Order: sequence, then C-alpha cells, then structure tokens
Amino acid sequence: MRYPFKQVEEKWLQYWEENQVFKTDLNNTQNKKYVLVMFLYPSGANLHIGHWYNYGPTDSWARFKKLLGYNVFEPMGYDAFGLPAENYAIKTGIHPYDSTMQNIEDIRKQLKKMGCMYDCNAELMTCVPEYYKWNQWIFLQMYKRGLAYRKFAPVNWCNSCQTVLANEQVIDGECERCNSKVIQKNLYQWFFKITDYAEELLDGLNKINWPEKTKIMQRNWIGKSEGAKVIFKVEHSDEEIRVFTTRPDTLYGVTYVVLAPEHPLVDRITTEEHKKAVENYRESTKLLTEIERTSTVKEKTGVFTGAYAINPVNNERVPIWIADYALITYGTGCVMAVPAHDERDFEFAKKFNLPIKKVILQDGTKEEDELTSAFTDVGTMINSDIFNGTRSDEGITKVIEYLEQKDFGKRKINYRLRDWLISRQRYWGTPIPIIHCPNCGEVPVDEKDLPVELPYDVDFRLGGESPLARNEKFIKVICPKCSGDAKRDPDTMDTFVDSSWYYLRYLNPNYKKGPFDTELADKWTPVDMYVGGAEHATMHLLYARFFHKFLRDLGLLNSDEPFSTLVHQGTITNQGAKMSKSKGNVVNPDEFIENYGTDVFRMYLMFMGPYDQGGDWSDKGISGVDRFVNRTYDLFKQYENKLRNVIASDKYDLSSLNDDEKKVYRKVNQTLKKFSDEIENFRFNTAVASLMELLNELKALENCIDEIKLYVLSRFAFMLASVAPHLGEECWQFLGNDKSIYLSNPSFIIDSEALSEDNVNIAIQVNGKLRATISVPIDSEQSYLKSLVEKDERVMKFVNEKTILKEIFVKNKIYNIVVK
RNA sequence: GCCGAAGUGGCGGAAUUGGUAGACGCGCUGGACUCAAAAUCCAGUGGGGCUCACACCUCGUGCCGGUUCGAGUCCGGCCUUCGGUACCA
Repeated sequence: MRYPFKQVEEKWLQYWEENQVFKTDLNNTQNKKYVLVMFLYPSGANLHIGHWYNYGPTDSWARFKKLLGYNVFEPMGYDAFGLPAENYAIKTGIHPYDSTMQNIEDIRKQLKKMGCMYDCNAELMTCVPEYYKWNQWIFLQMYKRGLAYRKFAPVNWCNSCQTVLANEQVIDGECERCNSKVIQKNLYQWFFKITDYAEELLDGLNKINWPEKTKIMQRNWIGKSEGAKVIFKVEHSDEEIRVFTTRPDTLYGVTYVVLAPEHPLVDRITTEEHKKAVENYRESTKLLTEIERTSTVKEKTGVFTGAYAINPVNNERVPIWIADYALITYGTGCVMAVPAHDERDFEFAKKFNLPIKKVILQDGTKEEDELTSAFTDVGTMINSDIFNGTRSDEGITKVIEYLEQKDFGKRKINYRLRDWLISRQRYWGTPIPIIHCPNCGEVPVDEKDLPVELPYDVDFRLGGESPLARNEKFIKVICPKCSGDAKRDPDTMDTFVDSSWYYLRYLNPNYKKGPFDTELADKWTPVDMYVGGAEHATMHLLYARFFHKFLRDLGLLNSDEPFSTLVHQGTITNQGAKMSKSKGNVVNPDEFIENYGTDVFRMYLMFMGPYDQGGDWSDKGISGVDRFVNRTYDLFKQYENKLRNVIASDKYDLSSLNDDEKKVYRKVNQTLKKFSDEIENFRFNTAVASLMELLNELKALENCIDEIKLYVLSRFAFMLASVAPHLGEECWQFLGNDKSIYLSNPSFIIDSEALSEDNVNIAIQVNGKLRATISVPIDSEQSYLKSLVEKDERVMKFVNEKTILKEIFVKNKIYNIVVK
C-alpha cells in the first residue's frame, strides 16, 4: 500500500500543535540544546529549495537531540527590515510594513509544511517597535561609551540603492544587492567601533567550534599585522610622515616615500612647481575609483610632490611621491618604499627610475648581483650600519628596539578591519536615536523616550537623502537640552544590527525591561548549534560576535561568544548556477511536496550528498527515497496493533537468539550506533543510508519472535522520527504506542555486545595484493589463520617456491605475506 | 597573485588512526507478476582478459614521482574545478 503521506502528515502536524509537543520549558536548563538556523528574510517569493535544505536537516539534528532526551530550543523568526521591501514599495506603492506582514503570514504557512519543531511561542520579527526599540537602546549604550560615533568619511555609495554600504557589503567593487558599481563619496555617517574588539575577535576564534575556513576568513578580514610605526621628518618643514611597516629590517633600504593621493599632508608639502601635476593626479585617481577601480591591469602610477623626507636611521634624503597603490584606508596612508625588498615598490621604482638599494642579501648571492625582482625572503642585513650581518628575521625586533630607544618610532600592530558603517539613507529600518541641535550638537534621545518610532506615512522615493528627512512630523523636534528647534537624525541602521543579537531575544520575545531576559540568556547562551550560509562569514557572523562581547561588557551576559558550534549548509545550484529570482532558475519545492510529501523531500535533501557541500540540484534519486519510505511504511503497517501487548526487554542475550534474530538484533544496534554518530556530525547522507541498509536486512524479521520484532522496530521508528518525523510518529503508533514518540522518552541504550559479529572476513594478501578472503571467528589469532592459509591454493600458488620475508597481521582485518 | 576546499563507476556519492575501493541510492540489463503497460518484487551491474561455465588473472580513486609489507588516504612536484580575497605596506 502506498504511504498515505497527506493524511499522515496532516494528522501529526495537528497533534503536535494541539499537544504543544515542541514548546520548550526554558526554565529547565538541564541538558539544554539551543539549536538555531539563521532567521528568515520575508521576501514575497515562496520558500525555495535552499530554505528547505537549510532548515530540514538542521531540524532533524534537533529532533534527534530531543529524542535522546535533551531539552531542545529551536526558534524561528523574521529578519523583517531591509531594502527589498522598500524597493518593492517604490515600484508598486505597497507599503513595506504591509507587504512584509503579508509575506510573513504567507511564509508561516509554508514553514509549517516543513514539519520543523519550531517553538511558536518564541517567534520574533525585527520590524516592530518592540524589537527595534532595543536596537536603539544598544546604540545609545555604545554611544555613551564612545563606540558609536559619527564622522565625515569617504564611504561606499551605491547610486542605484541610493545608500551607503559597509565594506563587507561591497563585492568586487559592486553593490552586494544590485551589482551596480560602488563609488566613493564623503558623508557624515555613523560607525560602530568594532575595531576596539579586533584583538578579542581574533583571539576568540580559537575557542569556538566553527568551520576552519570560516575562522580563516575572519582572521584574514581582521588582518592583524605586526610591525613598526616610523617617523620620517619632512625636509624644510615641521611636518612629519608616519609610516607603518612590517619590515623594519629593510628600513635602511628606503629610497622614497609614498602618500595616498587623498592624504591631507599632500596639500601642505607639495612644492609650487609640482602642484599642478599633483592636482591632476588626484583628480584622475578619484575618477579612476569611480570608473574602473577593479581593472585587472594594475600598472603603477604616481607623481612626485617635490618634497623630501629624511630617513631617521641614516639621515638619507628621499623623495616623497603620491601614488594610488598607497591606500588611505590602511595603516597611516603612508608607505616607506623599499624597492629591493617589496614587489610593488620594485615595480614602481623601475617605472619611475627611482634608486633600488639592496639591504638584505639573499643567501648564496653577492651584493653586486643585479636584482631582477624584489627579494622578500629572509637573508643577511647589509648596508644597514650597526645591523650589518644580522639575519633579517631577527633584525625586525632589533630595529624596532633601536627605533624605540632613539624615539624614531614604535612597535605597532595594525588591523585591516575597519569600523562598521551602520547608517543607511533609507526608510525601512531602525531610526537612529540621535537629535541634531544647532546649539547643543549631537543629543542622544533619552532612554525613556525610546522607541523612536518609524513613521508609517513617508514618501520613500529615492532622492539621495533619507526618506525620513522629508517627513516633517518625524524630523522636527524640540531639543531635549535647550528646547530649541532641532532635527532628528534622518538615517536608519544597517539591518545587520537587527541580526546581531536576535538569538538573545528569542528567549523571551516580549521582554520589556531590556533587550533580552538576562537570566534566561545566561542559561541558554551560547547557542549550541548554529546553522546558516557561509556567505555571512565576514558580516553577520563577525558583527554578532562583536555585539555579544559588547553586551557582555555591559554586564548583560557572561559568555564570550554567541555561537559555540557553527555549521554551514552547502549551496544547491541549478545547472551549476546559483538559484536566484532574477535568473529565473529557482526550483520550486512545491511539486515535490505535492507528489512525495514532506518526509521524502526532506530525506532526499539529506541523502543527496555531504551537507556542507551542497551540490547541483537533480531530482533523479528522489524515487529511491520514496521507495524506501513506502517499503518502511508497508513493513510497519503489517504489524499495526499486532505488537500492542508485547513487552520487549532493553537487552537480549545473543546466545538465546536464533540466527535471524541475532542478525536483526545486531543490525539494529549497529545502525543505532552509526546513525547517532552520523547525525551528530551532520553527515545526514550516510545516516539515511544506514537506515536503508537496516531496512534491507529486515526481511529476516519474519523468523523472529514478537519481542525481537518489537525491539527492532521500535528502534527503527525512533531513528525514523528524526529524519522523517511524520512517518516516524506513524510507525511508532503502529507498534501500539498511543503517545507521540517525542513525549515517550524511549531512551534506547545501545547493546555494545551486539556491535561485533561472530565471524569476520579477513583479507589475505601476498605482497599487499588481495588473493583471498577467509571468514574466521572474531579475534582469531595469526597462527590459526596461518594454518588455514597454508591449505589455500588461491594463496599458496603465489607463495610456493618463494622465500617468506615477513608476515603482517592485523587482527580482524588483514593477513599479508611478503615474499621474494 | 595569495588563502581555503575538492577531483573516486554511466550518475549522486561511501570508505575509523594508511589495512578487502565503489556502502547506500539512481540509472541500466535480465527475470517474475500482467492480455499489455505502469507500479511492485527477485537477480546482475567499474574496465579489460580468459573460460561453455564456475573459477581465475589483470588494470583501476585528476597527472608524475616518492615513503610503506600495504596509499583514495601520507610526502614532493604539477593540472583542473569551485569558494574567499585583492596593490593591506
């Protein structure tokens, strides 16, 4: 009979809801497991395969933990602010609030079909004042501590989205969202001082169980480098140039200095005769950034300023150039150029005929040998006064010590990480709780006046300024300090602010005394298992760590990290291409749900391949899972109500069982072991395969007594309930159970004695080549095998007339005879 | 360029610390059931050789080399694909 999935799925969904099976008792923190998937962006499109792939298997993991007796908390919510809703509004006139709420309602229904254990009491959305009020509150706490600040700064501007972007949101010089070219613009913007936490963010990576590649990405993004700051005086001037270098050992080889074109010093030091050229160059680089910054041809360009700097260690006079290969955003915006030992400087020096001075001698070469490229490895220091003869790697610290002694410079650590730009010139986000007063300057909104509510009636057409700036009712306020006319800050916050702490809010979404219930947060965080896309490696996953540490420093949390274990699901592609609405290649899961049901579809997604690898979508194998599910259903259906009065023990003595009983008893114990291991480690494909193997062995069930049947089938149903929840429940019921398996606490213990077999197959090799396999009792000794092999013609024909040099024996595995 | 991951049958993919390569599934082939088909069930299925057949032999995990009794797994050198990053001093 075909598995009537529609009735079964409906039945159990209803049961779970009516009996609140998945409501978590948050006050009970014994055996707690906080399982979380990255929350959902409520777009108008249907949930696609990617959502199912993310949520389904993770839910199976959570379900298995629950079956094992853990107190599992698995919430789901909506990341409801953001640009797409606003762009949609501009196009259609439908207000972002209305469309978002409608979308959430639609998505709730679809989510339900997945049959996940989401605790609906914990649902949250970020676009309501009850939530974003606390974004503002956190903002104010940062402001108080100098961690939220406003500055006039060059920012990434997307003309199409009419807003600024964080560095993390610029991909290949293009806007992450709309792929249009990002340009530079100078604007007053709000920043969060994430750089204050750079060192701790780096350090903390060693303490968390995250994919190594994600940690590496964060490490690179933070980009710590150690070196020195060196001060060069500008000749005939009071100005000084402070450079950062990781190679103080090459300091004697400096032949020129480079400033970034935008560097403020340029105006003050450029000589009259070079002003024009410098101005032209600055203009051209500005244009270049706007037009073609990502050009693959990186021909070095630059101009001389006419000024000279003095190298503090040898008083050499070196020219000061400007060039766009010096970046204003990194280090001090100034570079000491050592062409002999830096590839970029070498290239530049060659092009502009600047001197190349060798100060590190490569082992096995002579000083007068000409350099054909920069030598950047370790060698012996030369032309370096008192350091001559020193190995360059040791020279680094020695030169730094010397610089500090003479007051020429200092040891310095630099980070690539920049502060997080959070202002957005858009409507659909959290208003920034700051008032700008002509008399008092920046005035933070009083905490008791929060939330600063986002007004509903707004003209959100694009215009280069925030839509909120055009809303008189919102923008005009009385300054709380001087009672004069003032204006609210018209910008809203980056939506990554919302997602930086939502996992704390889930624990009590209605909490009123603070952003989250600190008592619960202490018990339930860090999140035990966090699952989401790898594309968030340097954005959400970095910001959330920063927030967590900040909230800890506020005294609201005790833990240092938000997510102790992280897993990335892979990407499901369609014919090699990422699925996206714009490409029109999104595979709709609906037809599979309709034809096969939720359980089959979820199980197929798990079975396809390694979870973190994703893969190209194909429905080719789904019939295999469908067959498995139907066979399984048939098997259990056969025993419907027949085992109701049977009672199985927790353990059976193998010697009391017949061969078939032994076989299935062992197999189910072995499967339970394997299945548990595989699920625990997110290896769902092999977990499902192990169940298929088990089913294939269960033909032998016919020759078993009822007790064994029940023993085996109840364990099978137990495992099924994790990967095919509705079917698992149904099968559990067929065995005579009246209650949901999730309310039954079966606590099956693996019989470790049943894990091994009576007999094992040993590979018999001659010189490492397989010549025969022999079945022997487990743990047989070498001598016994030898006696068998000696009678075995298949093996002996390769041994006869040759000398046995060696025999290698690995118990229960292999017996290898080495001959010559 | 640099950092990271991966290359295994016709296909998706399995293989504890080096120890019987190809689990599980798809597909395909043959058979049963059927008037027939679908569905279902049973059997077979890496390539090559040899044989009436059973058996047996041989080659096989991107390429070349090495370590080892034994390598998909370890080491050295390449090639390809996919992610990340990009003048970071």
